[in-house]
Amino acid sequence: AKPAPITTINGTPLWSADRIIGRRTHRRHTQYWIRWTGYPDTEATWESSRHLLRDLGKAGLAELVQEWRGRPQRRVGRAEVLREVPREVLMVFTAAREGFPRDYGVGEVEAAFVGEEEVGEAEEGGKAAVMEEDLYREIRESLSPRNLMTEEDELALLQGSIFSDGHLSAPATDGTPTPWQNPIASDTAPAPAPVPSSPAVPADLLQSISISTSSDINLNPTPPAAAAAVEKAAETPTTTTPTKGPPGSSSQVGAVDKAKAAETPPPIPSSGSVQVSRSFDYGSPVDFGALVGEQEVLGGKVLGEEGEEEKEEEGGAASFNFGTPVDFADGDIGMVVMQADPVGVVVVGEDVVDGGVVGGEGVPGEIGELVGKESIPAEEVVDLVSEEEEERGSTPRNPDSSQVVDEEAVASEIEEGVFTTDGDGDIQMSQAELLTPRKELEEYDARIYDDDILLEAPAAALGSPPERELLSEHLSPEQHSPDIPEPDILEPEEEEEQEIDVDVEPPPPDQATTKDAPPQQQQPSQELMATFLSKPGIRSQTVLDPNFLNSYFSHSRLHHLSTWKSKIRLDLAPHLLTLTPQKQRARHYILHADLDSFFASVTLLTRPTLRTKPVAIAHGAHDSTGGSEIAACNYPARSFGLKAGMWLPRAKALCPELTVLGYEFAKYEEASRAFYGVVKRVGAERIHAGSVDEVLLDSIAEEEEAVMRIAEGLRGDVRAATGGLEVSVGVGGNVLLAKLALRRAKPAGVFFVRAAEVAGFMDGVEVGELPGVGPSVVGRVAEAFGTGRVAEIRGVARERLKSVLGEKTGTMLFEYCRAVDARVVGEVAVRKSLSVDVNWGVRFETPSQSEHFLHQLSTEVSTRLHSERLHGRHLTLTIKQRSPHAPFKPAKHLGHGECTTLTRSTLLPAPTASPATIAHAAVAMLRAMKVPAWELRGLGLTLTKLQAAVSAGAGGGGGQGLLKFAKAEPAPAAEGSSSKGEAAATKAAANVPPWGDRPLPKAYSRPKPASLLDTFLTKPKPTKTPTRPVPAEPESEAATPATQFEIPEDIDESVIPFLPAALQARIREKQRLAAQAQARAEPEKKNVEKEQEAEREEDPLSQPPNSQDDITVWRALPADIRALLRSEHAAEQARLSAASSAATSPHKPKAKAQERQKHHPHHPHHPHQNTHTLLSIRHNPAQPSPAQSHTPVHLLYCG
DNA sequence: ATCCTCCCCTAC
DNA sequence: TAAGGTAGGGGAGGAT
Repeated sequence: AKPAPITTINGTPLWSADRIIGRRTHRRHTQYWIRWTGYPDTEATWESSRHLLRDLGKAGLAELVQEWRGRPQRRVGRAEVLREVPREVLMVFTAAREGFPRDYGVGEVEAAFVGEEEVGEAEEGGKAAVMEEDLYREIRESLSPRNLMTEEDELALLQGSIFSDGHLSAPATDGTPTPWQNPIASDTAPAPAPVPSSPAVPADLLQSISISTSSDINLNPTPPAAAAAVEKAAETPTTTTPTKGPPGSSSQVGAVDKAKAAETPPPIPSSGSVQVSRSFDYGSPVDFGALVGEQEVLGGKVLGEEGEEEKEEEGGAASFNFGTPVDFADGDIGMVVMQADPVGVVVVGEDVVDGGVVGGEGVPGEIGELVGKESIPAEEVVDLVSEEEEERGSTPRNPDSSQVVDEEAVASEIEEGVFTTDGDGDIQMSQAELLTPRKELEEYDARIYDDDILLEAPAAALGSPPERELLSEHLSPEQHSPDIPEPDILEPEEEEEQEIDVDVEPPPPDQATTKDAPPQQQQPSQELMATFLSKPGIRSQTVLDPNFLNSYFSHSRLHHLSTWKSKIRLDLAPHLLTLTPQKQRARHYILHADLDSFFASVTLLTRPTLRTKPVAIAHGAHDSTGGSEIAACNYPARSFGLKAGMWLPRAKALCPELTVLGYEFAKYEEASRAFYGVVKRVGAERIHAGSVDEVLLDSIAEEEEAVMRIAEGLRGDVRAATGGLEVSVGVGGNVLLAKLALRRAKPAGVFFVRAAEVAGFMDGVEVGELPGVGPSVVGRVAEAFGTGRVAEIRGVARERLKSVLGEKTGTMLFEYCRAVDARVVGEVAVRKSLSVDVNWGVRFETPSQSEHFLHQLSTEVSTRLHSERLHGRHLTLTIKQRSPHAPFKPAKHLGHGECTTLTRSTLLPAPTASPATIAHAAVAMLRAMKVPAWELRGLGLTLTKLQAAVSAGAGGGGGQGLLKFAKAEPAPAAEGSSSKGEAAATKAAANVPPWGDRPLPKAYSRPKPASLLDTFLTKPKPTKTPTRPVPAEPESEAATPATQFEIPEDIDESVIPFLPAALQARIREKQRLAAQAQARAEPEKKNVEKEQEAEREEDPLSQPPNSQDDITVWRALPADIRALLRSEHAAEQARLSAASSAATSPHKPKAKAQERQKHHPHHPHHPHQNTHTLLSIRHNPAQPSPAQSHTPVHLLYCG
């Protein structure tokens, strides 16, 4: 497709890239549409960014891209948009892509055909068909940039008149035939001879022609039938009247419209707009209505009056027509291309081809390509339309040749970090949704890890079954639903397993087995499980052991990590109370301190001789064959390439002299306590406990020298307090910089990013180092922009980032690349969820075993709820189910292996902590999920919608009449921005905090719409008059955000005697503790400076943060609650001030949103807009932002 | 539009 | 033997 070279040098042809006129993502690689100097647009070709980078150099490509992005006409390039993909071809093209034979899961159907209904609801075994190859080829041909529509055709297309007589060229205003024809509807559609020797689609995948105007779907893969179908399609007028919709049920849409079309002469459809809600009518371009994902399209508006009228008339807010140009909020113009339940909108001409499958995430795709998980068919098909192929002379690729290429692709993707390994031999996709069948195969093959090969790798055991078999298995995971027998391929494996691995009789099925599993349900995998569990010593390691939970958690490093974190935060709360509120500062220095290789260092304290030798901490320390995970390793070990998370056998391979030591959890905790003891004394104004071994400190000093002194002092003090542990400290002007600096500080050092050095510092950062940027984001960034360097990503427009990564993440990355980070160190004290998960050792033979374990989990949840005096209303069950093709025995001993994770949730009738209630609901959900017990590999319970357990006596709804707590009026809705929420925000913004105008930092975490503070602010004064019992209604439940504290003002003292004794005791105890806490807090006040002491009069200790709130209520609160409230208030204030400063400071996200509003006032705001912020801007316009004073922010942003 | 569910991702 | 927990942000898409 590339034009002849403009010149040759030494026989090497040379072209000159004039400019970029388009961009797309093709097979996960960015390609640019290059217009060549001296050649017309029609000779433009797609070139991969990598090639361009190679040939043009970074600067050269950047220049082109910059020029392209800055070119205004691109933004309004409707003609360009339409030229790129002719509407009709696109439809067929899409059909071809989607018609790939495969199973469809529920709610996951992409295509419907003429006469087929309910596109979004077809279930498994949904109709699938593939276009005949020659037709396919023709379409592909027509997609070549050389075969573009004329301007007239484009206009006609826009006007909806183009299909009036069934093919595209007829209505062209100048009579000039278009260079391509509608392959479906055209009565002159050629019938190119198939090329059997080089099938465009693998023969076994190419089954039939699906384009038909009859209501009979032809799924019979016989070429004659296919040809007949094409013929028939050609004979039938494909235009419909601009009817307002189907007169019958929506399921009749296709047929009805077809009938109408047949009897109605083909006048110009005024808009080509047949409203087909939820139904597609394939095979008739005009009928091809499309639902457009609301979010995408509501971000813009439909161009053209008729389309809008149609929409109004139908009342279908989300219905737009195929081909409808859409004006997007950011100025792009796109076109509705495809929408079914799982597929989003393809915005033609813009590389955003976002959408998503149910339960999946959209990935950028080619035009016409289905996007999202499992939506990209076999790569062979993708290859068919590959531009690369066109460059090579349009030789269709057969499966074999494509395999070669695919391996290259995989290799390059591994290189680019799309794949990661997790150290234990599993290859993990950083983006599961990008997993193509071919890559799944790769992953599958990579699972051959140990001698237990028959269990590990059935493929190997069977002598490499045909790829096709595997591929088809991979293509249709849904096929292996619980009720469907295991795929054949697994059976030999299982037989082998029993023969070889088992020398005892399988145990007789226990009663539960007999009871639970009907004989016909007996599956090989169940037997396999029974056999496995009968091995000596195995059963007691699994969840079937009665003491499993205790034992498991006591050995789980991750469980300890989580537990410690919440404990530390709780313990730290009283201390935070003593910290002085932040005063306004010209400059912030954030310290991020972290103990070096914590676990390893602690252990080595008592083993000094090992310190210089490579040491790792892991389970199974004494067994060289152990397959455990390294939790930590010292720096000598790291010099061998060892890292936390690495699989132990691999580590030993890398470092044979490695010493492996076991965990000493108690010691870690002790060391952490010492560490925090020092941290509390360094004089920070704000502290955020990151984990056992990591803190963020704010506002220690204002001078660089002083900060450095403090950092070094901290290091020395920690060393002394812990008996020699090294702590590293990163210092920077904001949390981001401190965090990034910490990486450079390690080991055992301090790294200070000075304001003047920020720009250079950031240039050396990889996006993967940024907080919140993990493998998935790195992968998407690499895919979309071809780089992972912050310095280069900085050249990407904010809107581009948002379109690739989503609203929040895109904004975050944009700002982080500029060293902008508005987060402020603080504390978040309100728990929102509580969960217990087990994803190791989960092995069941029978459903009753799994249900019994759910009871144990429920009890654990209940225990933890009780310990924090919480009840929860919303229960979520999370399960892991073995992937259909995953080996029975995963790499990690008793690990979960490759799984699909499923969740189900339910709103309980009342907030509860009752194990029985929780278990009952959990069991019900588990049963409803219909996953065979022996396929389960993980179970978890999460409770949300938490609230203080003041109604503990109610016991799941009973006895409510006994409880006579005064109940708060519904506070602002916990989520979103109800009018009440706005009211609260307004109120908070309008009221000056009693301690003055000092701006307070917002919480370290992003602010939440609802908070304990909101609750307090909007709570009416307590009354002695019982209003109503604690109801279990959603509103009131939402009104009381989760907190681990009781809220005393809610308690009607007169009622306490009627409460259950246990509850009474708990309340009394709470009150006693509260009093103590208050008493404790008082003396600590004396440490503060005089000025602050004065302020203390109005401090939250004695007065509510909001002067309008009842002071008696405030004083009734225990000190810790008040600390929380103050913290919340501080967060609120910081948020308000940050938002207000955003109005004048362009580097704040909210301000950017405002600007967008200003510049595109006609565009609706993004749905995620935070109304609180908007309100607060109005009410608090002059609040300075602490973050604004961060020098680096200005430096980078302005630079 | 907004809420809710069901995910996925990230961090420690 | 090994012990892949847990909280919270965020996004997509359906229901209302």
